[in-house]
Amino acid sequence: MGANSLTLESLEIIDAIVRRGSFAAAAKELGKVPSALSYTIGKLEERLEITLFSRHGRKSVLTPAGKMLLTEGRKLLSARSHLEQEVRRVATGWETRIRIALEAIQDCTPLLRAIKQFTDEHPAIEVHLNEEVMGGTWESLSQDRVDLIVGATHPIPQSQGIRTEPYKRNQAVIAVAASHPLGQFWGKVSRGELSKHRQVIIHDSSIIEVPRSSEMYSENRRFYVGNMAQKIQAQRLGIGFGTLPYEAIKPYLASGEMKILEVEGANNAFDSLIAWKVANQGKGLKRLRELLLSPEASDPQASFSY
Amino acid sequence: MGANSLTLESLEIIDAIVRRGSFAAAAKELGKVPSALSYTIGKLEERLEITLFSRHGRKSVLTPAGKMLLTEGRKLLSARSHLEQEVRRVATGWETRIRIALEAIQDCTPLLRAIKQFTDEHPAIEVHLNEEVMGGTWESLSQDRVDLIVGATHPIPQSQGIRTEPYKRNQAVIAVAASHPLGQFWGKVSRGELSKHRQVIIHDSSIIEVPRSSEMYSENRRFYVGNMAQKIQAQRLGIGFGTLPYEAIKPYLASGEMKILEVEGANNAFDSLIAWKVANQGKGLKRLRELLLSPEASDPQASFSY
DNA sequence: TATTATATTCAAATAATTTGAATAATTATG
DNA sequence: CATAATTATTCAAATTATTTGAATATAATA
Repeated sequence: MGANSLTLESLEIIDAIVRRGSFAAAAKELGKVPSALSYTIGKLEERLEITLFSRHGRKSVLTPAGKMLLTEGRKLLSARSHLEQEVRRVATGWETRIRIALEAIQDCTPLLRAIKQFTDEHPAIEVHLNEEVMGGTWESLSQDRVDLIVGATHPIPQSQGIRTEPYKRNQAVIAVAASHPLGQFWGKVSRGELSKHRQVIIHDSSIIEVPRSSEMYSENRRFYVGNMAQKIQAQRLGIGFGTLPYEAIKPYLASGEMKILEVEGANNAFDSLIAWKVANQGKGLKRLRELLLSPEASDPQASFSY
Repeated sequence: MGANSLTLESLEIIDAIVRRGSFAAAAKELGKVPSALSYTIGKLEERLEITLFSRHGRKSVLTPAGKMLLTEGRKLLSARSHLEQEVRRVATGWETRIRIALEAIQDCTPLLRAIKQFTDEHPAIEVHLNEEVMGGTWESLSQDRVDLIVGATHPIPQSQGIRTEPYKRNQAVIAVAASHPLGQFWGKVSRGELSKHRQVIIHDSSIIEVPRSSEMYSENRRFYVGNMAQKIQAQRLGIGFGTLPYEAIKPYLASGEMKILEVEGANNAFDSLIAWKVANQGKGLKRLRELLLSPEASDPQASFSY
């Protein structure tokens, strides 16, 4: 039973096999030949004295031990690539990759404009952009899944080592399709009336943290969508009501397709933030923040888009 | 700049070099020859495009990047050996984590006593305990969110692969605060009378399955609470009536703060169960069940608590 | 200054991995 | 139900990676 026989390469192989569903497909992905994978897995199983795949003929399925090795091993793999990144950053001062999460309520064009400028300046730096929602946005930062979050909303989670900077003022409104029953109301709509109708909600991408559903009108039926673009279209089609960024639905308001509902305590403007970890001293991150907060980035000429 | 060129072996080598103070000494420790270490380090530096050791003649010292690689890399190394160890435990039938849901009506002390014994025997196994209610308890098991449910009540959902074992006999009573209007009745209380008052209900933690509200007196107003402790306090304060475990409110009955209502078809004793998945053959789970059902665990000395 | 210990380089030796063909087992397909 | 198509494994051969030990250079030590 050899100690420390588990290599990262064998973890990569197990990961690929499970992701692709077969040794053959994994081999193709890894630029190898299936027998090479058999060899590596066989060797690992032999040295660990543990069966990782239970072979049912040509179909191999992970044993419980294998399953556990994979889930934990994936963390090890991502820790490795994260460490490589950090080492490069310490060595050069510049990161090789910057990961950004954009809060779903935000227009992506100002950010994309800043990224465009940034990638022109630094062609060697990879930029990853993802959309996150509510708690998920903050969580992605605190769990180090991203380096910068853009357009996140209050409350700021009281987590050590997070720095914030104001980003922009947002205007959120509760809106429905003009054809929706709620669209027939004149004047104020009570919350009681709202609760009779279906609410469209973006599924909070947060996995572990406390739910921070800021806009839950309890009791009523809900419809969950995956991102803001879907939410807007769902509401435009009259599936339900919900809070939307004013800027995003302006065209539909102008065309009369959608209507703003007057609800007490809603439709307020609020401030959004950008945030990052103090520990992250990357020059690329710093430059990107500058570009993002510079006046040119927030040029309001173009149309709203996700 | 090859990605993922950092191997655990090279980390072991760097670690040994720094611990031993020289390539030569490290080579001796690792059963290799110094030039082999030079080769590995050289290759890593080349693929990372980063100098890890700054060579001052025959003395090599870590660069800042190298230092950071070592401190973080050591964590990777220990994570690897920890993972290997855990995989071995799983392979031999011992799980690394056992998740338990306790039905809210149950006193938690017998379970905690069993868990205490269990964690003493198996310090490496993590135990997670949650309180669930009604359908939520069964659901957490059938959805594999927990490995064992304790004190669940009939009916047993007809789901394949669930094994049960009798746990204990419970006595549930409908009770109110002595100051509550219903507390003024003498003798039997009709269901019609009950329905004029507010009922305190623990919010069913079930998400998808059919509501199994075994105790719904329709029509009447309700007050929802999150757990049994809140429910008892709510009823003690006279907010409403509801079914409570007899053992839990004994002190309040004795002090005259609360009163049992005589309602036809209510206040019965019933049997509760523990349940798990047949597929789950974990040795830890088996042992925990033994401890839980052994006579010592159900020692009725201590007071009731949640 | 001479001595000793050390890291590196290099060609040769060795070990590890990869390959491709053969085989056996299984699933998909007509 | 038989046939074709996939698939994982095994094995010997080929290839690649690593290790070795000698040669060399460098710096610390006596």
